[in-house]
Amino acid sequence: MKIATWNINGIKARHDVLVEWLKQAEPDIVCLQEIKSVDEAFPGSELEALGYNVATHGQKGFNGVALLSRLPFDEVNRGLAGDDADEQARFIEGVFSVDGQVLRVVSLYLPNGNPTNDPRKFDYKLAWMDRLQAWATDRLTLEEPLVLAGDYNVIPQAEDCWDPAVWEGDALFRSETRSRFEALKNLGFTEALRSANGDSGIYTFWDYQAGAWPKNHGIRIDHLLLSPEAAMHYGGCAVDKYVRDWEKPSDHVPVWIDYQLAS
DNA sequence: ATGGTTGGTAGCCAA
Repeated sequence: MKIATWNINGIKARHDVLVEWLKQAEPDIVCLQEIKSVDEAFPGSELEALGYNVATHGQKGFNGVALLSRLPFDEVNRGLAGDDADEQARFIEGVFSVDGQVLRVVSLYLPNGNPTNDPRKFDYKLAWMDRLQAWATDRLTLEEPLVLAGDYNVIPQAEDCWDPAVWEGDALFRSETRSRFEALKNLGFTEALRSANGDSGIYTFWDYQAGAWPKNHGIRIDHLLLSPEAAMHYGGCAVDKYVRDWEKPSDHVPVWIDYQLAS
């Protein structure tokens, strides 16, 4: 079973590319970020015709996350706990039944955090990561398969970008950001892509600007974290880099894991 | 090279 994550940078602009990739890649569960759409404007019925159940947590203009799944949803939870005043749509959890076992999959869009001198940006990002840490700590007590997938806006290590000097001081690479991501992993998560590909030159995002894609000036910021129970099903990970060469691409590409079933 | 491009919006802001 294929579980994928992809920041599509706008469902309206990415509709055709998304449908084409779904047909080619045939993922079973897809975590989408930056749908930049309200729930009513999301092309749910069309994606349902392709065989997917659809759950969205949308917002006008910015942010917005969604889950597509060939499995029916047993439950959907929208929004990250810990701040009732937070109106940004960045978190959706789907609960599924697989082989008689619970499987939880989260699509998250972690705040960018720039500029770092703006507390509404950087402090919000760090607070969001602290809330995620608390939520994950609580969820892990269930001892269930849990996949935390999405655009983390975190460059975990220097090897995860073309030129670390360029990212010095950036919210994606600041020590406060990286230490929080490390703390999250240290709860017991397995980071899928790193374990599959080693330690350098694997990117998931290339900026539209300054010829970043043809020069391969990328960063690795889209991650899938697996709980110990999910890691037992882990069968590999891949980056669908070819999609970045399509017409009207997102600046991110899909990343997916092979989630092996017991049978 | 302190630039550059894209998406959603009609606020140029967010990335």
